[in-house]
Amino acid sequence: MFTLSEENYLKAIFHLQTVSGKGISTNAIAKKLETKASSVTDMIKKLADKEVLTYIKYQGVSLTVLGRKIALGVIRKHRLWEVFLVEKLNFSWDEVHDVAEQLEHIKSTKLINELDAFLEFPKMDPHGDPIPDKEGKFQKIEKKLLSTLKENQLGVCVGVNDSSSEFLKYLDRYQISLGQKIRVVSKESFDGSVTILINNKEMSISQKIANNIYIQS
Amino acid sequence: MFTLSEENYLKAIFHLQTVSGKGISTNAIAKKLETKASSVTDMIKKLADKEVLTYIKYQGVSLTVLGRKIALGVIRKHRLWEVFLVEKLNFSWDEVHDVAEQLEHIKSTKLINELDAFLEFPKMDPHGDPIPDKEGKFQKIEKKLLSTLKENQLGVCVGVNDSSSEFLKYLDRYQISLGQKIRVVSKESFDGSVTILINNKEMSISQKIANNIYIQS
DNA sequence: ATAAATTTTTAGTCAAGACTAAAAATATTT
DNA sequence: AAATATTTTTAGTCTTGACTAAAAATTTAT
Repeated sequence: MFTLSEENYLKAIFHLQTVSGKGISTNAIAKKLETKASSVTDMIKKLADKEVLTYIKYQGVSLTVLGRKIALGVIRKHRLWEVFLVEKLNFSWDEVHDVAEQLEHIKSTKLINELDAFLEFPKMDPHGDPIPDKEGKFQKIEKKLLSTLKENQLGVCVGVNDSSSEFLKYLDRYQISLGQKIRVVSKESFDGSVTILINNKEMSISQKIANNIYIQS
Repeated sequence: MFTLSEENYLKAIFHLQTVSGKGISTNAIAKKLETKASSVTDMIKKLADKEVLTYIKYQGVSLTVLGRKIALGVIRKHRLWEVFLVEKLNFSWDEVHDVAEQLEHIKSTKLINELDAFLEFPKMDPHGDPIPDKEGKFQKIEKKLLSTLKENQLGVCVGVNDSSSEFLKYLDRYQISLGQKIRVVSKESFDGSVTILINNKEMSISQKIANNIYIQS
């Protein structure tokens, strides 16, 4: 059995691993979990003993098959609870994260599988992220960052890279939601900002915003 | 804010207080929480500092108004989650307790109030215990132990005193559920066992069982 | 290739919450 | 009222997970 802290480490390492590919540094983990590298070293030793990750001093860590499985289990719970909160309890997509961070650590196989069935086996969470099934399998959808679209290209918003409340509220304010059609009108090479067309209205968004919206063409 | 442990102490003290009335001993708390009296003394000092209970050395403790409020908040969460598990996720009444023990510590006012609304403001949990409302108010229903009924008296099962899985499974096996009509046929003075009539079938139950079933006449 | 900068680990602390063993206070017998 | 038994508290220790400061290893720069 894994503690709340251990589960959070595994989840953080999993997320870092899907982005970077190679061994994850203690510094990167510390940054993600808002803790210190020395604390990470301690925990990593413990997790290596439990055989959920491999660790070689001064080189990063990487999850074992078991570690990946546990991380995916936590992520599955997190995302299913998010769906529950939005679909059944009137939460908006910017309110779910903190509560789901707590709910993801509840231990009960029956609970999560029944919740999955109750929600009719959703494939995506409210931010467009895929929900792993019981076996940890999930579909990877084709998507790219809005910032990579060329002028005059059209796409549909299918996800966000940042799930912070601030960012999601910004999107709400400008009517950007999952499924929303977005056309790139022009791109500014000076600051990377992008002028887009949404519901026949033109608006300009910063490069940072464009870097956090996923599009399917 | 209160930790998981602190909440469990407050809940335990609340339950002991509703039974006994007077100051609760460290030993009683230790027994209920399956810990040691010395650990209880430590925690009690901390809780007294936080002004959720009053504590005088060598005399018991008792909850302050604030402490009672917090305890009732945890109990409200526990019982609402139990209803959710039974009504929505196909749990049986003997399976809910352990999961609810975890869920009751999730912190989010919106979550619990939306859950309450989603369940249509239930007044009772699956074991017949009342659910406190937002303000901590709950109805105390008239009930007595099955063991206090006299021969030939009739009543309806409205609750249980013990919510352990073993006991509840026993009740299931003998078709004793909330709302079930029970008639006392005879009482054995030798061992306190009671012969009852359920669905036109006679059966004998031990005094211990009869002491854990609540009846409304 | 050495020096400087950065990253990572070690060593030593700390707080929360629990434990054991012993001391102190209270209750119960005789 | 003294002796005994029980309950409660204190003192000291342990584990988990985190921290700071310093040492060690690795990278980057010159």
